[in-house]
Amino acid sequence: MDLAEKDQRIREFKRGCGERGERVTVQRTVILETVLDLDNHPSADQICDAVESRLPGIARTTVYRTLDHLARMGVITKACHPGPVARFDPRTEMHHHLVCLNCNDFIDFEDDTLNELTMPDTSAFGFEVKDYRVQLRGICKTCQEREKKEESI
Amino acid sequence: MDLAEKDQRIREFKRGCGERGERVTVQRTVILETVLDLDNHPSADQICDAVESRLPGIARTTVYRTLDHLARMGVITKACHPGPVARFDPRTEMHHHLVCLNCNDFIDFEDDTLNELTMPDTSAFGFEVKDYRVQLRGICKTCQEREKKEESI
DNA sequence: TCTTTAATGCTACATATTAGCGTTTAGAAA
DNA sequence: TTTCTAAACGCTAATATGTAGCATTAAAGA
Repeated sequence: MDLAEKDQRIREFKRGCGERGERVTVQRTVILETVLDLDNHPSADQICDAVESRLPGIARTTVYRTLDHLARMGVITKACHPGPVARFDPRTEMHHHLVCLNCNDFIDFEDDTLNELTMPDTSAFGFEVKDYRVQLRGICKTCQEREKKEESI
Repeated sequence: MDLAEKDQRIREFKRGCGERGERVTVQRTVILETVLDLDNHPSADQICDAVESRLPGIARTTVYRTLDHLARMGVITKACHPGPVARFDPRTEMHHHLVCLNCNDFIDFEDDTLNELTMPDTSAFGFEVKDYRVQLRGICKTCQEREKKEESI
């Protein structure tokens, strides 16, 4: 993510903390910066590793707690995916995903048409929709190639 | 799920096993039946509990392995959601989800318009799309009510 | 019925996440 | 700036959750 946007997001985070009477700590700030530098929907574990190199000795628990906190604030998001490990996404703006049904990997996907769906009525559920994501489910390139190889054996 | 559909799905499973040279075992069949009887996107753990009562002494490992197997066959699906635990979905046909950004719960949602999106071109990724799901992200009724209560304190 | 080997169940392990609690420190107040 | 206080941190330990390896069992074709 470019510097200007990072800065913007960090400011947003600090403002959010202020509004909620929560504290801006070194740990929180560094963790946020780290997530913003990662892509490919890092897991908490991957984020821990990356943070550790910037803030040696940071407690794992803190990273978990903070990620959850940032997600609740909406400064980052939790990614929706089929795997067994929570993954995070620095991107908060509208975008979509290709989800591989074989290896569970998922890839960012941009499409203007998908960005402009008219939202259906969810009032029957008392559910307040904020935004949406489309997941295109299928088989990724790597898995297709592996399947072909296995067939040819 | 009604009996006719369950039967249909179990037949589909047996056929699938035959085609792939895999075995139809009591465990697999009961696990599938169990998942088809559950809704609300059960976790492996919840499925274990439910299966245990039908097939006492079944190994946890078997349930995990079988769920993965069934998902790979496409007889059930893995649900895409923001939580840290794998969850499964007996439903394989097109439908969508309301995802609560606060409590991570997700709710089935039907909408004809959402069912008829034209799929964008994913060939640049070498990705073969099979179907898609739309996730409407927001705040569920329960969480809205809790927020209101907390504000009024 | 016999045979083969995929699938199960067991044990142990690896990974992921959360809880409880004493200590530190951000940020408001003096 | 210093003081104060509770929010946040770090530690430890516990709890899920998911997987690997291997001996045993049983599905399904001969």
